[in-house]
Amino acid sequence: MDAAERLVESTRELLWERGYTGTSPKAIQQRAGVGQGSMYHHFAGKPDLALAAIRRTADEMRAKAEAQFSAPGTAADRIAAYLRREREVLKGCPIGRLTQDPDVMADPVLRAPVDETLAWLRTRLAELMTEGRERGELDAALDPPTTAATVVATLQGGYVLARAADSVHPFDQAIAGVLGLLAAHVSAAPTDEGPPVPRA
Amino acid sequence: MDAAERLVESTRELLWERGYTGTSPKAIQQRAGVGQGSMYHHFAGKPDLALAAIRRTADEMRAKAEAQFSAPGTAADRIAAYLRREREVLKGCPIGRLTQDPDVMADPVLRAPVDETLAWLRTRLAELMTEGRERGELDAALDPPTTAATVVATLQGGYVLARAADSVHPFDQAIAGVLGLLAAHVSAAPTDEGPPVPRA
DNA sequence: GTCTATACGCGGATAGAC
DNA sequence: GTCTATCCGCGTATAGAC
Repeated sequence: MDAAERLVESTRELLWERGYTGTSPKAIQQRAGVGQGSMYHHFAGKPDLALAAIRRTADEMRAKAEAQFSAPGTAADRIAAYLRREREVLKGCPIGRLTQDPDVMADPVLRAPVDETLAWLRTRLAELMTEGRERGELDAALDPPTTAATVVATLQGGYVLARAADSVHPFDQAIAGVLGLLAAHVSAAPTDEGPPVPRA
Repeated sequence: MDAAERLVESTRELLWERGYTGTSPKAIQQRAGVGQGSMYHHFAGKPDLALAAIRRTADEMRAKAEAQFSAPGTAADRIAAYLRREREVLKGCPIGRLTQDPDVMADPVLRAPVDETLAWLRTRLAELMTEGRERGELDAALDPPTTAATVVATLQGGYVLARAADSVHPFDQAIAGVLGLLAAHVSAAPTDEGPPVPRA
């Protein structure tokens, strides 16, 4: 791995752990094992490096989500699988956390990938829900755009609760809670299981 | 208002706007219109001042929430009223945002009020739901602890989505979404309205 | 491409005068 | 109680040698 690559990876880690304001060029260089001069040769400065790091993290996050969304199964199954996917809960969402960084939000270039990623997630979930409704897998009373926003918000808020409590438990509860609420809108017809059971 | 008071208020504002790492003693002093010496006379340093600010914000937040929770009306009404209450959405949650501040989370003293506030909120909402179930206002299938976590997470995550989009719209959608999901569990019996209508 | 040197203001405080 | 002076290291680069 060359210097530029190590710099981007170190920046990604530090942005996740400490945010933009809390991350200094010096810390990035040290973690990457790269000198001052080298960093400024490859990147114009902290914002430039942060942009590369944020873009990569955003791309990765979309790819991981899309893998769940385009898997086989009913819409409800895929949404549930996405919600239950393994996550580094206590570290929080590497994209969502940037939302609290005033210097990131103040810079349209840095903000764009954050905005786009979260907007894409909502859109994609709403599409899945619409698809599920059309196939009769989901109750017609379920409103895709608002419900999709709720699902993404539950994830983002779940991270907040987990970090506050220093425990994954509230995150798991929040997920179990939405899944329970959504279950009331899943048509039991196509499956041969019993009625939905209340989950922990 | 004396110097100590102005310092605490300025700190509250800055913690909300810029977080702990992004807030310097100098910035606090300038906003408060107070000199260096005065600040260090009244407070031991940045963490001490932050503690006073965080505690006050936490107390205020609980008081505002409790005002909704203990109002007259059914449990569902009070939960809905709490969710729909006016908020400075684009500024985010002054308590929830601290969750992203590594220096706050690393200090047990600073972290405690954040943890307690969010834990209290979940507990209180779960109590309301239990009460509603016992009175037959809410469906017995609704699980109070997990659903309460979902409700708080939706709020916290709604702030994240709104800040990312620089628009209150996704926040409003997320709230509308949970309210829609919860509506399926509200017993229609005691009211004389028609069946729940899908909301925007 | 990478290193070392240099710069200048800020972050976060302490000391002592008034 | 509040002010001014002083401190030291960090944040965020730029310059120029190798």
